[in-house]
Amino acid sequence: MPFDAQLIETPAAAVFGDSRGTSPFDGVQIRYAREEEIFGEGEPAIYVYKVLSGAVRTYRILRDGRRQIDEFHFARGYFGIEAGEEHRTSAEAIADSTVLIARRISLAGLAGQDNDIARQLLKLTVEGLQRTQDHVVLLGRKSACERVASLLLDLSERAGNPRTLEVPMSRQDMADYLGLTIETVSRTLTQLQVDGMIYIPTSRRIVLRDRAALLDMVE
Amino acid sequence: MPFDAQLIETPAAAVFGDSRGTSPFDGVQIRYAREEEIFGEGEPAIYVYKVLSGAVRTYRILRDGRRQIDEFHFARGYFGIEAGEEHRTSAEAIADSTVLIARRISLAGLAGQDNDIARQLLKLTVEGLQRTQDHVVLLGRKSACERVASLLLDLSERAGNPRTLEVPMSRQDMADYLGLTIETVSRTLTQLQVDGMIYIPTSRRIVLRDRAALLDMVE
DNA sequence: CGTTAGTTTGACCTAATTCAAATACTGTGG
DNA sequence: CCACAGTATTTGAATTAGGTCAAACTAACG
Repeated sequence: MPFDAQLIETPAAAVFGDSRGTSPFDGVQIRYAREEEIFGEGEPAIYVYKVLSGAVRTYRILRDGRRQIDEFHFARGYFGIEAGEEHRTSAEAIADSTVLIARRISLAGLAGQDNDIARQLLKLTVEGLQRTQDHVVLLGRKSACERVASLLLDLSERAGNPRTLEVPMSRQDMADYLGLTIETVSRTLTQLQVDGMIYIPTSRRIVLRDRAALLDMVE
Repeated sequence: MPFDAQLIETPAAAVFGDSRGTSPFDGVQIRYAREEEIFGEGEPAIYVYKVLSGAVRTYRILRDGRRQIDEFHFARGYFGIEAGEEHRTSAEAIADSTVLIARRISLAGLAGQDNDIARQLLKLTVEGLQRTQDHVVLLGRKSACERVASLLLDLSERAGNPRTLEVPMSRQDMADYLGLTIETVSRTLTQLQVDGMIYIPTSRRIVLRDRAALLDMVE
């Protein structure tokens, strides 16, 4: 069995959460500047992370430099929870960000605990899996236009459905999340604006003028 | 919180596994014929599943019929483990298959258990997440040729690295897993054969003639 | 303000799709 | 065991969505 004693990372929700402290490293708060690396692919996974403010991207890079962004993480989101001993992705701050860091707990450590911790960790992992499954459908079967619309709606939803999105990531980040190029993302946004579905007062601010039409487009 | 009491499905490994029976429904064995549906998207997730023999696909369908296969499941693989009350994917037998079925256990049921069960379930979920993350990179950033080579190597690895693959799925299944069309899959396979990397004695049998070259291609 | 990086737009190109047809397989009934 | 019908696969030709390369524009920052 490839997974064993050290299978499980710190159960972030439990550790970060309420009153239940389990290690001297609980809840160390760290600030990262825009574009700063938080951890790199292949590094030992010593900590788990929770975004307090700002935004983080996790991604993987192919040999020749192609980048695929796995997920964007915003306030209250967890990242860096790995199965094995190493991080399988890299993580960087998209904007200046505050991140809560806790030392992971090994499975051995977990064993003696209230299994609420395992349940919390499972919940986080399952949520991540479901988001990733949606991402697979987007990348495998959606057009550029549908992909961009999906992202805009997702960003809006995660921010509490504001009509005006403050977009923290660059066009390149969007492209690398959506499996497109920066030019296609830009052209598609322009087209959505021409069609009256969105309005782009500045490149980092996007107004969803017709949410119904956008929703209709993403399925 | 969207997830709660019924968050967790039957911990399949524990229920299916060794000696630990927890419900009268443990380990019911069912045969499915080729192309038979096992469950449908949106149906209540009452059971969890383990492949004993054969092959299963889980997939999602967009409004207009586009299909994205999420994952192929072979002997010893688990599927149908969901977070919520409903299946988020559909599942069908690719070939005649035997499947072990167990009633899921709610979180409430899990709470009283040895938390080994939660750990097993977490392990399964994490493995699934990692596979799905690889799938995201494949769909987002790899060429048709790289995608096909990745699939062949993955199938081989999961079967214990045989040189000759007995491929249970159709070209259409491959296409819907790889985010390509059936024609592109076929052409790409032909090209890999022309290049000497594989040999295709029959459409459902593929010999990996140059594993190193294939590996080199997928990164 | 000028420099630099990020974004948009334009023109052209190509990988993959689409549409269409040929070929090869599978299973069934005679 | 063979012929046939139906399905799956392969191949071909034409099209296109999205990519590439290049230049113009815009905005942030020292």
